[in-house]
Amino acid sequence: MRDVARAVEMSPMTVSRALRGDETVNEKTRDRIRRVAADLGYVYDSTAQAFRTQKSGFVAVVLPSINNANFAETFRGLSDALTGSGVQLLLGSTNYRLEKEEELVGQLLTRNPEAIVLTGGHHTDVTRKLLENAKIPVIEIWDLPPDPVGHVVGFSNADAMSLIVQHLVRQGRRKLAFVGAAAGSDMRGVARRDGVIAAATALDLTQVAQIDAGPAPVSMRHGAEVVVKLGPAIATYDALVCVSDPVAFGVLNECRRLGIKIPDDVAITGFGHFEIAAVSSPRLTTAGVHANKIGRKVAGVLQDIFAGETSAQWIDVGSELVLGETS
Amino acid sequence: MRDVARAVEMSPMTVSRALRGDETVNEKTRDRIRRVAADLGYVYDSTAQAFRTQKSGFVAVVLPSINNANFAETFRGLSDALTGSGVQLLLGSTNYRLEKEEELVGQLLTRNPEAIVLTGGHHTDVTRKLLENAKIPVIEIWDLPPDPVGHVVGFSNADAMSLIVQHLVRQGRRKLAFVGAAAGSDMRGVARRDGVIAAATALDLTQVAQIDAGPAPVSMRHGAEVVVKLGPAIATYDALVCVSDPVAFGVLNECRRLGIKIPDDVAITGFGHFEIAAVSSPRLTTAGVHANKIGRKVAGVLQDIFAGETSAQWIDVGSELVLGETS
DNA sequence: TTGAAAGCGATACCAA
DNA sequence: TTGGTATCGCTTTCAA
Repeated sequence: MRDVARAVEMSPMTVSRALRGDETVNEKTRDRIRRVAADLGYVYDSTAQAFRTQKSGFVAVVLPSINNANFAETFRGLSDALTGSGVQLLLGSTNYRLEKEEELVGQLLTRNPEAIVLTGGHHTDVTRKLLENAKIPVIEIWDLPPDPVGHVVGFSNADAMSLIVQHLVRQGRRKLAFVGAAAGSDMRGVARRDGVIAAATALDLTQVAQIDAGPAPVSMRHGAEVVVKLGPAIATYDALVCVSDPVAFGVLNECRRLGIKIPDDVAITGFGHFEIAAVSSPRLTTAGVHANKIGRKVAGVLQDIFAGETSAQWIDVGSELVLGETS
Repeated sequence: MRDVARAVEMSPMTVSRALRGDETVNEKTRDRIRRVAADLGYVYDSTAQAFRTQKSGFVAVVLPSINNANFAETFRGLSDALTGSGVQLLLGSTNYRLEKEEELVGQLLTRNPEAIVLTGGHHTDVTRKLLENAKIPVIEIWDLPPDPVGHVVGFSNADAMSLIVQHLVRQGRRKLAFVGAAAGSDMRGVARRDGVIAAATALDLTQVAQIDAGPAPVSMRHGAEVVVKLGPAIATYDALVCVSDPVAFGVLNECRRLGIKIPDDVAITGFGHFEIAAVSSPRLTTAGVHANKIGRKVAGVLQDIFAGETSAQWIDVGSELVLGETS
């Protein structure tokens, strides 16, 4: 900046103002400074700015996995909505592990982000303390935590599952199995399983079977493997309620290979309304979640925060039953 | 840091050293300082460090889209391999647009990244100039640019397509159609189309038909729509060479709905070896690319760079023909 | 093994 | 409309 100042024979202060578009700098001067800066190949140093102003221009985002269409879509919604706002997203992923989240949050906070977005409402005690001490806005997404740290943009995984169970029961199906990761690894999976059990209990169903598909993240392959392992016996259930669409798709394909009729012999449902649900044949019955909308709503919350809003927001984006041909 | 220093009655300098694990600080002193810092809820300021040392600890990564399993997988491979190295990834996505890339690169460079990773070898002139002026290592991935800016970790999209075309021709198929985005939007798509045409020409095939599936990113839906539009006439081709697995899957599903026999009436091939290729039924013939490996190789290049290696690396991770049941 | 001084590049604040 | 000065929190360098 000093070099630019020398070149235009003005003070660095004026250059600083000009480059930021400060209106108090004469317009012609501003243009000239900008042109000279560009000619010199000057690159503005955001680090120095962040240091001086104590405003990093970063928002930290913690996702369980980036390689998941729905989380990626949330990130995209957020990213797109923030385009042009000058905010940069610092992304970290936890591989569905709370300890990794703790480490990540610690690292991210040293970057002095202006807000932090976390997936889910479950955190380690250390993480929670870090967040509370950080004195920056915290936004928990993809869940409706009973005791949120700050803002919330999510939906109830249990309620979404309840929609599915009620639908299946209306069809006269009573013997359900939940196909998902074993307890503990992915809290959203656990919430979905609990939602199924709660809904089943409320409707006086026989106990819901639980079919473990391995540790999160569970995917198409795991769904298929479950069916391979159980074989035709899997059709003794009335419905296979899967923790996600990819799992459901894997289950579906393998069932068809075995000659099991879907949905006549057994219904299959997914979760997430991934693209695969819509294009698979037969289409999957699933729970539609609004991944992109979560991202955009988070952007809205951030904009409110930057505009000075202080009250904690609680946004339930809801979910919906998406009827397919597998139930 | 001054507060911590006061609390332990030492100089900030010693605290700084202790927190970074400098061995010249007495071990007991180090532990005490660390404990006190934690008790005080002190959070290290990476911004100040980055400012003072002129080392940001950032590596910038530019992807066309984060909502694409393969790019996401590359990011994950890179991210995983960099875990614990103290490097943070600054992610930006271009939505397959070079102008967006230009803007993004400009923004990212102000953060003073220690290296920048770009997808593809095509950039605007301005982008290229920015990169050359930045004097930081540049790694282009997912392509083998004829005139790389710096390092390269990729594969030849054209060669991969050539493998597919040769395979189809060995089966006696001669009337090919390429299904992909219209020219210009996604350079990888263009490279694949050109690869098909070149391979077909080399094998004396009749002209390759080009079926536009809309602007990138093209997905399952677009593949399906192409078939809906053309109807049963699509089976007059011997093979539908699709720009990606999602597109191929959409094409496949819609063909089956129309009663077209795959691969008897027409072969279908994808690109990318996405999970969908393996679990679809029939499985897709596709080109296997090593997305995760690209990420890990990039991490390796970065580690070499940080270790002082200066020579530009050129890594071809290759691709392979993955035989499925659609050809 | 520890400490003092200087400075990274921007901007807040005050002055002209 | 423009400029001077101090300073953000850390680390490099030199000294003790």
